[in-house]
Amino acid sequence: MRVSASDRAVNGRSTTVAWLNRQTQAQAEERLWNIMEHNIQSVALMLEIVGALPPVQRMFRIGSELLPVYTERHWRYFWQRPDVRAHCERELAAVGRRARELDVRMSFHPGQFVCLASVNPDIVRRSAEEFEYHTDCARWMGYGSSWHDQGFKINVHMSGRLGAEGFRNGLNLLSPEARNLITVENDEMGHGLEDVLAVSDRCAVVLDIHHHWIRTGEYIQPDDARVLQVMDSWRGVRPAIHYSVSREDLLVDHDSECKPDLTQLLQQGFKKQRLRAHSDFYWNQACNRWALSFLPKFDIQCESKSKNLGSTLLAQASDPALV
DNA sequence: GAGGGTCAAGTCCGT
DNA sequence: ACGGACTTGACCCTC
Repeated sequence: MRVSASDRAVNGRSTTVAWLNRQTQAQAEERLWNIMEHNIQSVALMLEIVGALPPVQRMFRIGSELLPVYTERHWRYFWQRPDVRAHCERELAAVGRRARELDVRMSFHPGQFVCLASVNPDIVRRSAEEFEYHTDCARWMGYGSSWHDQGFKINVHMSGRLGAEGFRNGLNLLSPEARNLITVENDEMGHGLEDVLAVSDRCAVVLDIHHHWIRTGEYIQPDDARVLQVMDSWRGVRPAIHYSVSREDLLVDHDSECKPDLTQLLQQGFKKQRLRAHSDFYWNQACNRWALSFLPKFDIQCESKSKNLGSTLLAQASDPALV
């Protein structure tokens, strides 16, 4: 797909360690500076776009490549430079103020390399560092001194074989601001809803209703006791669910007015691994009605591949008056 | 300009 | 043991 100039302005830019290592130091630093300026501006622009949407859609995820190679051992020094930090502090503070003015809920979703429950202590240590990078950005934007201000969150999975106990240990390595912003999401495979609820006394829980379906075949309901426990974990802040659907090209003949039956699909030979893949759009109206039943209590964060279009169409389905 | 290979990092599943 | 998925693919380089 072609990327227009206006798309480039809202999309983040990035680079690679290999590329930076091939340049002179001055060239590499210039590139990092330019990317930093571009990416912060792109968040500011996205904020204006999202801030003009109806309230149910006023949220977005900031890419983890906002400040590339922040924790990479050869290049991290760049992000410790006082002039660089002063720039981030000034520009991101303005972004945070604007988000609060426009009532836009922002999130980070660190990569799969953040594994706070890993059996390898060095990976846990580096995961905490990577998490603190996101926390630095949040702090510059004015978040972290209180519990999920404006619904802000930095969401991770409970990655690692040590599970809930390992995750608790990982939390202890984090700064107070990080602990105010971290959320943990249930997985399809590794750690399900029961596992993340085991840390809900320390950490707000993001319920991914599609992951839970893949794992259990259950269409969990908003009045379920476990869902109430998820809500409690947010301590009064409006919680969020993640919503996605299995790829439309996989279930091409499926009735869009009928929720897929996991047991039946597995019997027909569909593999969980394939069913995990997210669709481009919210093609199943029955699933949409199910997801929208959470709307009174939860923000619904859309994980369809065509994010903005998907969420707009879903919002139209919820109430045409909203959009 | 198009298209294909590359990319810092962890974990788990399927073969 | 190893490739692939996860992941809001983007970027670089070659042709």
